[in-house]
Amino acid sequence: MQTPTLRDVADAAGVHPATASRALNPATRGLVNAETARRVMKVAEGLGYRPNPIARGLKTSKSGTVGLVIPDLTNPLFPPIVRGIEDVLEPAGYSGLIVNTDNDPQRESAQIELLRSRQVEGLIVATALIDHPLLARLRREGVPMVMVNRRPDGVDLPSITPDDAAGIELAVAHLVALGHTRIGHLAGPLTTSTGVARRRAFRNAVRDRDLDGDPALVVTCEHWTEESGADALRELLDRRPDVTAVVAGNDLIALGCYDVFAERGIACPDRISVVGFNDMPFLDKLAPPLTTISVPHQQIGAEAARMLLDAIAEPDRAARSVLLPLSLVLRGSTAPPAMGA
Amino acid sequence: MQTPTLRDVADAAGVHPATASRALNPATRGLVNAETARRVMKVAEGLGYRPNPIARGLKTSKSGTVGLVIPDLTNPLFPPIVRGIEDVLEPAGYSGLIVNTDNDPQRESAQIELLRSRQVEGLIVATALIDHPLLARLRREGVPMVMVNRRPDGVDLPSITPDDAAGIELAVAHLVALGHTRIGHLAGPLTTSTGVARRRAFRNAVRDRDLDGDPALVVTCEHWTEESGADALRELLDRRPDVTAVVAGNDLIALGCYDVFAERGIACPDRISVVGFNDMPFLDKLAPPLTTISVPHQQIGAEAARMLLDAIAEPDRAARSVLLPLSLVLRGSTAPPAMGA
DNA sequence: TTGAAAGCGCTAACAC
DNA sequence: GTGTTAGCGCTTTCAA
Repeated sequence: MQTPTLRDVADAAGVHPATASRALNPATRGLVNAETARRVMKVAEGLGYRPNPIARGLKTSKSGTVGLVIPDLTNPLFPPIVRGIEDVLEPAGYSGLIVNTDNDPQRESAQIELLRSRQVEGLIVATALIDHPLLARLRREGVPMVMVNRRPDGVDLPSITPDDAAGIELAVAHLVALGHTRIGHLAGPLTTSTGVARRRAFRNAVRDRDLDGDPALVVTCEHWTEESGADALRELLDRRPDVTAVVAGNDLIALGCYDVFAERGIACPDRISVVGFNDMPFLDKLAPPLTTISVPHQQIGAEAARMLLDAIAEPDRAARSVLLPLSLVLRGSTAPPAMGA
Repeated sequence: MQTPTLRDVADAAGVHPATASRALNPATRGLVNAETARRVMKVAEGLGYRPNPIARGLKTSKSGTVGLVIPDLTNPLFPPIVRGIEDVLEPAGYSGLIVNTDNDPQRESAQIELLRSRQVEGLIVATALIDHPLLARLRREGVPMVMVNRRPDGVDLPSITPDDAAGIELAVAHLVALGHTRIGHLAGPLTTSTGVARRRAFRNAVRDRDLDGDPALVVTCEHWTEESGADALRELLDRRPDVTAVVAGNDLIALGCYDVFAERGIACPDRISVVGFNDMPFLDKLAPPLTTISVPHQQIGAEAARMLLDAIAEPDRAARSVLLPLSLVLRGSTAPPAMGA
């Protein structure tokens, strides 16, 4: 036996399919005799009827799906975000279609095309490319969209991001409280809004506190990876061997620092302190456990999904942007500077 | 302007929609005059026509989607599997719909219902619940399905799993080569096929090598978590303080051991060696870096997707099960037993 | 309150 | 080789 259709239910209940449709849909149930409605619902239940959202979608041009555009699910940053998104989407009757772009603009366009052809009702975009004509086009075409982890540059789009500036403030304040004055920053790639924002915040924090503002103390990484982080730290150490603390652009970059520490026999935190950013899983198991800025990823995802659902419901509502507060997670990779350092 | 439909293309090309359909579909393009086909395609291109898979699906009753049932995307085990799946699905024109079950049977049923109502053409199931009437029902209803990371118990279903027995063999052989004879095992929950398989493999390995076969050396964890792993190790140490090496059911359990080492001041690997299982990311940054069994997760996902696509194409093909070979990743958490231990 | 009829966008017989 | 017709399963006018 095939899975029953609305017709089957209608026939079995002795009503017209249209009536069955009305009875089964909570929104239109009021239009139908309560008694009839009850009967139809019972029959549907008995037959194991499940509405076919494809057919419904064809009629209503609503697919009940939204697209999630992320760089790479394998990056530990994203699973909690996706989870947060799904947790909100599901009760709302929506499903998420995930695509990975690997931060390749071509792939990104292609994937977004794919999602659009699949009739997604909106997009949650978490890729980090800072500039994108595609964005403007989607915007113009009226595709509901929200950005995650990045501020839309120039385009008026809702976004939900961690408060990068506040996070960096937290990190610098902590190091200063420990007594550091020569603090370096390993910035993320400046092609990403996050990299830019954190670097700016770092510079401001240093300036506000009259710390050593030598530009040599800020090194920019090519990628958000351990390798880039390691390269950057090597460069920093070559330029300013007297640096006593480092604010890493994110945890991966901080992890790269650990490699350099091992390679050069540098004691952390005795000789150099490090602060990460994001609080990926298992950082507490490192030696030393990494002090870092904790970002509520799952909450970010949930909030993004809520905003997208809002945008779908009310396309004309003004774009609202949310900055989520962060916190410092104190662990073992930070300590007062070595005496005489 | 709305997104153009097949009709628009047909009108613009001066042909009937059916002809346009044939011209646009590579499979039926042969039925149409090459010249006409070219013209239609050009017009479609020019108009930015994208076929609507919902409408197509309604007609062909193919949704182009498959369901991915996983416990929790947030568990580092799954992202690479999902990525592997997506990488195979996408070029085949399929998309994956992910649901998280949190290993809650109720939620699992509900989520599978959801997927079915979304007309998925098949299911990739990676949840670990060992016994499930649902499975048999789906099987009966002819839903193409493949299991990942678990062997279907009793049901004749394709599955793709790491070769758990071989992995445990590798771990035990390594420890024995180092000189260990009193080796403990912290087994995963016996409600999971993986937990059972690894425990059995451990016992076999111990028996085959005439090692200490004291049942007290095997402790079962309640969950695949750090906490459970820590609890289990404490129990093991209480029962057999002379144990010199531990094979953990997976990396998370091994991580729990690290906590106990810290808590009790036990030197690893000097006093106790540990081997993990899975090779999650960043294990090389631990102190000591964790020796573990590497599982090709992404490959598992890719293989699973390929098998599902096959099953969808040829529903009657016999279920094939694949065991993927594993390898030992030697790092710092294993060493010869302390002298006199 | 319910039924009839049309149609969402596409494809598959079947005819020409 | 191409057009005609019908219909996938559902919702939504419109009329009764």
